[in-house]
Amino acid sequence: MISAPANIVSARTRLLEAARDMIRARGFSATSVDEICRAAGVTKGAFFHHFPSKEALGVAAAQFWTETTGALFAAAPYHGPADPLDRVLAYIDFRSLLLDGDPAAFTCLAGTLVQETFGSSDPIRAACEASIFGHAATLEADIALAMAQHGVTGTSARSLALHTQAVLQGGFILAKAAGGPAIARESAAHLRRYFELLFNRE
Amino acid sequence: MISAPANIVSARTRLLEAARDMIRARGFSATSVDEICRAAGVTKGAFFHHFPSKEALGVAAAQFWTETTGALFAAAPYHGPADPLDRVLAYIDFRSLLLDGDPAAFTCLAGTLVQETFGSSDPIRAACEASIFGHAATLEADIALAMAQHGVTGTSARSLALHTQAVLQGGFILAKAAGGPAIARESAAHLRRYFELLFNRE
DNA sequence: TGACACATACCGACTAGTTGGTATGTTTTT
DNA sequence: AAAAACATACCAACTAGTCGGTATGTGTCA
Repeated sequence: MISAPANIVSARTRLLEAARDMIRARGFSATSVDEICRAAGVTKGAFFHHFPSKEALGVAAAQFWTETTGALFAAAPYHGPADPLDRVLAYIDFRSLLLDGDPAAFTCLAGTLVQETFGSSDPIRAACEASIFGHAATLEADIALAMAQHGVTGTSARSLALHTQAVLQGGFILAKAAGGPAIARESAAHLRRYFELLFNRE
Repeated sequence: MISAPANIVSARTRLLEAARDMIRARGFSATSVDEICRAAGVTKGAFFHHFPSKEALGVAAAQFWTETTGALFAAAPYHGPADPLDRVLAYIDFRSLLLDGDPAAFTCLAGTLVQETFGSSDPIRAACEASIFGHAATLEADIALAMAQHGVTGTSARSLALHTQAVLQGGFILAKAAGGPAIARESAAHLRRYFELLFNRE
């Protein structure tokens, strides 16, 4: 069983990459199937060979986003520190480092997509929920360890993990409104300070 | 010179209200001019009499949002407490109280709108920026007073005010993804705790 | 008072182009 | 040979926006 050669990207993947880039820049509704095909260098017949509908592409794009970002964060350097709280703070610093350049390049596909589709497509909404909440879940173990170690109570690791995502998603919106990532980085700094205060880290 | 009677809402206002509701539920691109007209009980000719383009309606809708929410927050009870920090905490509690029911009913028009349009329409983007940043500015005075009173340094009132907006906007996205406001309220609670810790409020 | 000029608000049929999706092929791979 | 991966041509519905026309004022001047 041999999969596609690494240097030749399949039409399906090219469509998903084009959709990912265009949806982040313009949103889902404003991105037409024809434009995605043109950007991917693929005909419409091929599009509907791989995806039964535009909605199905939306679901697949969210899942593709989950996979690619999952691999990125799994390989990221913030897992290095021995202390769990240090790992959580390193995660925030890593996310802050990514906030650079054009908002369309650093913002979250799932967050953008769910804003438009939460009321009109439950399959897309569910795929975005899985992406955001699934990523938050990867932080829970370290947060739980840090909470036990520092005796933090009054909340849960899950709640704190989801709060980090809320701060980041909100930063994306402010960055889009302001036309640059500076405010999003400030918000990430406030999130870091919250963790430092909550965990008594000087 | 007599203006329109208070009980008869003008066609222009009905269009803006319909647009506000539909954009919050489905997004800007997915909302057609025809649908807005139908919901407002107004013909297409009347629409283009009041707005030269759909983009102009987007700008007007953001400004209308700024005006109506501005009046709502100006009249809200959180300005009551004598202590500035209490007023800031009361603001967060007030925002948390609003997080109830259907996401389309409590989420921010400007945040939703700017996500889709930041790259394609600078007039709309600027109107959304003015709405979000203008609202944040109404918090700055109280935050600055509280910072001076409690000797808080290392950040600015403006930065903290914008962080509150980031947390709320991010909460909206998580609420849309999850299908309910519970997580958004938890995030608001974390924001409150951040202020309590930062200002040494037990 | 009444006639005329002008402005505002509105109507709904129409247009040029786009939309997601389909039907019917042809080529490539296994 | 057969199935998967495309390509081409096409369609009905919908898109934002236009256009000629109407109804109802409002101010001006004889």
